Amino acid sequence: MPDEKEFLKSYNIKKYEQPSVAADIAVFTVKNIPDENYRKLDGKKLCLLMIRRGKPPFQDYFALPGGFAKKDETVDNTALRELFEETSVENIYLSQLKTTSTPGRDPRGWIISCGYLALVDSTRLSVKSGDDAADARWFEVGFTRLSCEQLENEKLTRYRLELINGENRLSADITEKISLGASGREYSVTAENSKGIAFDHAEIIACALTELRRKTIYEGAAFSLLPECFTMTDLQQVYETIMDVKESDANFRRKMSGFVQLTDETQGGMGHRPSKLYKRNIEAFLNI
Amino acid sequence: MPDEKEFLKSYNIKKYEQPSVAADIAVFTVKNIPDENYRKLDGKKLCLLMIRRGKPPFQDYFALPGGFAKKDETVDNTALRELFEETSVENIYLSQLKTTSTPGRDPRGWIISCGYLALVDSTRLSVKSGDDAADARWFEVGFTRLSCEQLENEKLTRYRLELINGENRLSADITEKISLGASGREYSVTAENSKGIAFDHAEIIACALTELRRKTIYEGAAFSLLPECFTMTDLQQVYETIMDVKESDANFRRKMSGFVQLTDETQGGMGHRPSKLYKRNIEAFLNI
DNA sequence: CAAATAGTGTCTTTAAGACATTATTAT
DNA sequence: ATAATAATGTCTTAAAGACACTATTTG
Repeated sequence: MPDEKEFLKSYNIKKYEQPSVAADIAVFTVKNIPDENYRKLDGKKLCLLMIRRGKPPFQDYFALPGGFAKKDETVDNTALRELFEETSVENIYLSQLKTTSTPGRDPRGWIISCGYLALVDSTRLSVKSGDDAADARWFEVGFTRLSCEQLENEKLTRYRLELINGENRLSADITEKISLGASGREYSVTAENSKGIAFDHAEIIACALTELRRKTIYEGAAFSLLPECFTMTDLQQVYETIMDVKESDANFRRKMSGFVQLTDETQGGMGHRPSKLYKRNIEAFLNI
Repeated sequence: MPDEKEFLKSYNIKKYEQPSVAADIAVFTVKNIPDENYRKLDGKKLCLLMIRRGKPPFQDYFALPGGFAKKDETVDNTALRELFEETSVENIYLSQLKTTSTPGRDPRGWIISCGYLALVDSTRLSVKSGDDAADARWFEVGFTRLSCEQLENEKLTRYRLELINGENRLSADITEKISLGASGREYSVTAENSKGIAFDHAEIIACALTELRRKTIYEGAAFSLLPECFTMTDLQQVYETIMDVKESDANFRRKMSGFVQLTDETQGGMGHRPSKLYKRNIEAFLNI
């Protein structure tokens, strides 16, 4: 195509103003919370990685890890690259959330953000990452439903987002709106009174939590937060922490039975009956 | 924050190379296909809007409608704006698909594409749109599953994408890959042998079709392709066209009974029992 | 009446939830 | 023995699928 070559030579993409594109990643992990009673099981907490900003804008606020996309890489790659720098974990689970581009969302200028959800098994995190002198910290996540208001054509659900790491307490009020117009079912999330959270990241976090819950129900995301071998109680605890519900043991085991496979190993040494270790049933996952 | 003002003044976002960002929209509608037999019902076909490119690159190929994001608008807005120009329909159903940024995907340079899924009830389309002398055309969509290969840790499903508008026949071979690594369940779509379809748009279309099917199952997307009032048979035909399956009448009605509401009106005048008209049950949709 | 679509009823299978019960371990 | 968790069993309810049947209209 000689015409095409000719055309491209004279084509100047720079004549229009261009945005910067960033990847912003909500990385979750589930950490064990030890119990003093030797007989009792550890608890579990959902945690989110946040980074203290060292310079303006939003200096000293906490932001999601992320960075600008470079030419000659995909934005997915930007996310993986930034993530590796922060957590030293490779082969991390990553999936796209929505792309946010509200004018004015970043005071530095026109910056479009691709949101990502990442899940890491906490046993794969080196002790130091997100815990050393650096400014990356794991925050315990609270995402409680406060109220639900059903109007004529829309439903408003309010949540309280709380992120806690020792002294540092971040928070925001989240409103999830489901509305039904002539054209169909619309879904939107907004954040207000964002405290200590930089940019519109509270909104992206809320979006990530909603997606994490959806993926937990429909795509077995809980398994991405566990090591290869796990007990049924581990799985149930992770499920319950993410979903913020309590399940009946018997029913939960039945519900999951198709997605797991018994191994030969067991986990004992605690003042009670030892538990069998399971791993994922690959076949089942491929056919979800 | 005087520091922040100071900082922003000296901040030059332009010192790094920047991409262009485009919205590419897969707009679907379901068209009636009349039957000569006066007694028989019309059939239905899923259709996709494509635009013939008037200049390089990919001159004379068909591409998804779309365009570049402008400063001071969201990319969602870019999509709605471009869509209105092509179809003259406002209040269209729109939702984000994935954002694609493979290097080299556009020969003009570094262009990141935000994919969108849009659904329009065909009765709201003016006769001329996509049908006049302009280069916008509605293509009948074929998306047939050819084979499914299950390997150790991955499953490959192959589809044939065919787009037909009279003389114009576009096609591509689609491979959907679900793989299960240590980190979790990954999903990807690729297109090969793309014939007559510009850029990587075959891939975006495949992605849109998969999302449309998911939304049809879980979010009642079929209703966005129907007018406010519809018969149960309309709904079932749309469902079957999208999903490429055949449902049993009785079971389908039962399955949908919670999502619809009977109206007083009926639709008669065809050599058989007249059918009742339904509309969506708003309450049910808000609580999906 | 015949052709065609509209709409209902019943039986079976499968999954989800409530709740009670038994099993095994370290101290 | 006891405290604690692990694991199974049973009954009920709700949804999904198979399939046979009845109802209504126009030419």
